Amino acid sequence: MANISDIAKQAGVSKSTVSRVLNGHKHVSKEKRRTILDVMERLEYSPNGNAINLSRGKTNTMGVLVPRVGHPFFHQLIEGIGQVCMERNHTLLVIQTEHDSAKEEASIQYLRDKRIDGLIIGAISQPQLLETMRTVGPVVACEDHQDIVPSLSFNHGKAIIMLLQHVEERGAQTVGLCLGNPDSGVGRVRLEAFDQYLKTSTLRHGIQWYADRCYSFEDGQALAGQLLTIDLPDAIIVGNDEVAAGLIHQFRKDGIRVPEDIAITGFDDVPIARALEITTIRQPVVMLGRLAAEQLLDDALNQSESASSLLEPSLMIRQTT
Amino acid sequence: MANISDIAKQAGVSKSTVSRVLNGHKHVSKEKRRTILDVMERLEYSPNGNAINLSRGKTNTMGVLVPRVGHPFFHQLIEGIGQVCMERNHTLLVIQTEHDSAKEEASIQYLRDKRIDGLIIGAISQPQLLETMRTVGPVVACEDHQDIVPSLSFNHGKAIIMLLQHVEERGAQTVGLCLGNPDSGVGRVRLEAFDQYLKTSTLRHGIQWYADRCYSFEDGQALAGQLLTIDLPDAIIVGNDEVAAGLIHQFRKDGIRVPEDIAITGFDDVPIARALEITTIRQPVVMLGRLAAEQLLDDALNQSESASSLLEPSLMIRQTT
DNA sequence: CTACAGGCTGAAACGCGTCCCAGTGCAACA
DNA sequence: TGTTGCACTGGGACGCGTTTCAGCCTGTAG
Repeated sequence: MANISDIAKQAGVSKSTVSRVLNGHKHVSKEKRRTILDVMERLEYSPNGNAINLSRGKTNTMGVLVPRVGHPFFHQLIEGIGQVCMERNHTLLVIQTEHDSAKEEASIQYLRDKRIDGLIIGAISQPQLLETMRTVGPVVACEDHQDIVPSLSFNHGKAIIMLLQHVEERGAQTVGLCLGNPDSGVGRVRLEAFDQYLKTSTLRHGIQWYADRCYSFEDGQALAGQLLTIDLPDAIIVGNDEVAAGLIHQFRKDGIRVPEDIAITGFDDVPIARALEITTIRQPVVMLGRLAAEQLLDDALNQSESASSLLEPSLMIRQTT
Repeated sequence: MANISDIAKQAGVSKSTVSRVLNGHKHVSKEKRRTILDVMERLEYSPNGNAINLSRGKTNTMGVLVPRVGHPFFHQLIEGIGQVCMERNHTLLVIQTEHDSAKEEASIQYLRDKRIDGLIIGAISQPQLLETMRTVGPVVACEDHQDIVPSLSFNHGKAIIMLLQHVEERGAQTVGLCLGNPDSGVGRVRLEAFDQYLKTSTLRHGIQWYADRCYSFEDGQALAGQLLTIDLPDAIIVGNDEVAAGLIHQFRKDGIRVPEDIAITGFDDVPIARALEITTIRQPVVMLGRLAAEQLLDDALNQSESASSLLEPSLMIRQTT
């Protein structure tokens, strides 16, 4: 395949001039430009991206670190990031850790490595890595790690409180909690808000009504099975709509009425929540992805330190509470 | 930041030797290896990925071309591909076209460009581009384009026939069809199978019962609104569970009974189909992603031409038919 | 008719590893 | 002791653009 020197030779000019044409610099006579363009076309020339990356010291690529692409939160996030990448002529490298901490560490390598210009953290189970990441390149987290790296996230603590207030107003006296990864930033914030709220309220919680590492519809169904063997709480706060849906689905199959016997809330307001009329927290995740990507690009461009912020959640009251 | 020459200089050896250590080649004395490793650590050396890519002429990165990451089919596909990438030490570049044909064309550039070693086509609306892509680098399609590029896909035609047979057996005499992108490979195969089946059957279809470019729950809801203004068919085949869910949800809100008044089928068997007990086609999409990625890697490695194949769908009969 | 400005162009260094080839040195074998 | 062979090492070309700097040329102002 032809390279820039071939083009230069054939066109009777130097590499510099070809490069100028390639990058739309001025100071190239129209005849030479014409000739060079012709030769390029004839030889089906295409510049080597890796050479450009090496030479320029950047790749116009951003990375995103997620545990799993299939999770509704993360694929929405990726969609938003992808939109911005497309608009701003960047590409998107997806690093799926599957909660493997070695992979999380390895992802730092891409940054150090110069294979990506910046990294968006969808979720991370080892926040201590953030410190290192930040020193290596531009990073934006979509969890709340404000003290360490620029973060853009939903106010998960507030969301939990809104849900608890809501179920309490509806008369619940006991409440359960079901989370995803309790070690993630989100998990910890949610747990803390939950504990905090209970201290100032008459709502009661018990360890038998706590579950975590629930990610899917099936996990929700399984949890329903477990809960059925004990006394149900009046309400349960579930960290993910799909899990909530599985729970509701299985409960109803087993003759438990929702919300009469147990109120259930979800998180994210994905289609399944609308289909089952699940009371949930709406979080414009695609937008979060967009904002994070934009912030990352602006940072990288301007070298400016960016502010962190918390996006406000909204409560969607439907039929399961 | 330190580069390989700095390391070589500090360690009192040549770049070659450092490179050997870097790549785990033998024929390096343990003392030198030791010294080099020490220097690397001291200088916090990290090899420049772009230099490696340029030098080796490959990037250990595969691209995946999808219209939208948020679509259930595509995010499952990406998840599977991502798993394989992780296992085999590759990275995954996501190209989200949003059905923009210019973007589809541009994606060829990444391949030609050497920024990716191979490309997986999730869906493409301009199949004529495949011809070019194939000449540029390894490609595997997850739609049926067997005649042009290696393809791995579900037998969508057969799936449509299974659904039509099923609703016919349940007594339907008229049937509607709702697709996503009618120009995609999948869309065309489905449409053709649908038309073909109707020719040999007493099932009737009418243009008023056809819709396309429906992708989301909301699109399904909107479609329900439209259908309500005309006579309903006995059954409708919907190309996507989320759309089917929206349709069912809206119909039920408006007092239309499913399946009594209208039978509805979906596609993909995602959680929402289980939640609403939608009769659908199960397609192990994550597995498809894995297979496609593995095939691509094996191709790229062995330069071998790979076979295409059609994966068998299975019909999940539930409550909406 | 100078002089200076500004447009145009090329040489060469640079970014950074990889890898082939040509040794060097020492040990084992004849 | 001479030969063969293998472990180890370095030199330098190569992959391919980008960019800086110097220099040439032409037009215009003085």
